[in-house]
Amino acid sequence: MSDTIDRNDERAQRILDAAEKLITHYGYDKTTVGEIAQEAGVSKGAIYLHWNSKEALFDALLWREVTRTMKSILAYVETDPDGGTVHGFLKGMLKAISDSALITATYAQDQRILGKHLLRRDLSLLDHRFVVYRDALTRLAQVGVVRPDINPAAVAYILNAVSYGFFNLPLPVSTLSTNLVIEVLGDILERALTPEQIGGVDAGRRILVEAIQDLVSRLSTRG
Amino acid sequence: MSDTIDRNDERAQRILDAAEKLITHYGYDKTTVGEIAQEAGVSKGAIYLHWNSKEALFDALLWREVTRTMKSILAYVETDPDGGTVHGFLKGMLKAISDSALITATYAQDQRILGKHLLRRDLSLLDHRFVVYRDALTRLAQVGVVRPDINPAAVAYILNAVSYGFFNLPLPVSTLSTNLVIEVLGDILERALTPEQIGGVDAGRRILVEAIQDLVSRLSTRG
DNA sequence: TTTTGACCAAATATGCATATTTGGTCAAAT
DNA sequence: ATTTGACCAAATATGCATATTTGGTCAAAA
Repeated sequence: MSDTIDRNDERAQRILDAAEKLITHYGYDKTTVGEIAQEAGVSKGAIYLHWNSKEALFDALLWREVTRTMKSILAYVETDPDGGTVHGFLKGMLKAISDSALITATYAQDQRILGKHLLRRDLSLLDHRFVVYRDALTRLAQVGVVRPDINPAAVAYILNAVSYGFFNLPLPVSTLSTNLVIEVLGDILERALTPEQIGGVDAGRRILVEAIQDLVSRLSTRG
Repeated sequence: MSDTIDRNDERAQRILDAAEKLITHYGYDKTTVGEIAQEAGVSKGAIYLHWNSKEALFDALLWREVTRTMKSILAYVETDPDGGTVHGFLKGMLKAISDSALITATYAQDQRILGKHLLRRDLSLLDHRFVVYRDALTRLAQVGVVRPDINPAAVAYILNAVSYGFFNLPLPVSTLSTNLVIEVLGDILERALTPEQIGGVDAGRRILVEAIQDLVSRLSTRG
């Protein structure tokens, strides 16, 4: 990871902040390195002291957002009472992703923001998520957090599908809020997946933490 | 609705069959009227005896598919034991839509198949579905088919979201089949939405039949 | 009366020269 | 040692003439 040449980390962060602001607003293709430099209050050359291409800068930005988001989900899983359950995990995940315009764009495969060629890479991300979810669900069933008779693969696919729809469909103009939808979705999953007597929620936390770490490591090694 | 000048209905159907085959394969933009004529075994002029533009032909094709699909869903709602429930309805709907490549493309907003400008119209379709679902869920709760404490708007949005994901996400290469996913999704919704003692399934059928008819009528009057 | 397919205007695609923008560099400034 | 911004090649955008395709028509054929 990281063809970054991090010397002055504070400045690097400032540049990433500027890039985030501009790219989430205008998109990768329409944002120039010069504009990022201007927004960050540095020269264009300074940017190339940190990364050796615009794409590397974007990768660094994406990576920062991924790790931030994953950390947020991890904190949710580890501290929330429902953090060890599937519905708790999904709630934490949807909330964390909603907080990051870039990660939201990644999930929504938003070409206007991510640029043309950068979409390709993220296609395999779906497969990664499916595998990680499926395996986690299998283990969660073994420790009694989810019903033993669910089909892990099918449920994993459905979790992906509903997440995809969530980030792609605009909310109808009504009293509906993002958080309300997330709560109701969590409620649906809780009722559908929880066994008569739930158990092993702490084991569930461990499983989900590992799943998140697994997903991150799969992202860090591009392929 | 229908600037069709239907004289010879058998031939019109044959032309629509040809158009369906070519458009679902090559897309609206890449399919020419001449090719449709050739595939249908008629002259190009003959097509314009039925419809006065390529777009009108496409509208007729789309409308045929919509009514077919809706009829299929109606039959499911009216005959299936679970037809009066939300999960039964969604199962019937997903299956019926999966049977039509064109309607699937509509749900997936597949620009390659639907062509450039035709996407615009269908954007309001999402709003229509949301309203119809929400109102149907409200009534279904009143007759005891779904739990009275659900949020109809949120659930309506989630049904749209999961359907959207279903038609947009490819199935992972595994033992997962379309029907299996539909069954598991139906199972999830059944567990999540069904009250302790369910009642009024026949009233539910009527509500859902009306909802479907409502949706069709909203589609027929474009706007 | 019904159907056809040659025909045409309009739209779309292609090729190409020119103009502009932009990612990336590096000698000079700090 | 660090940072800058003028500079440049490459990519992208623009304009335009030409070529091709295609939606739609209608006089003639069946």
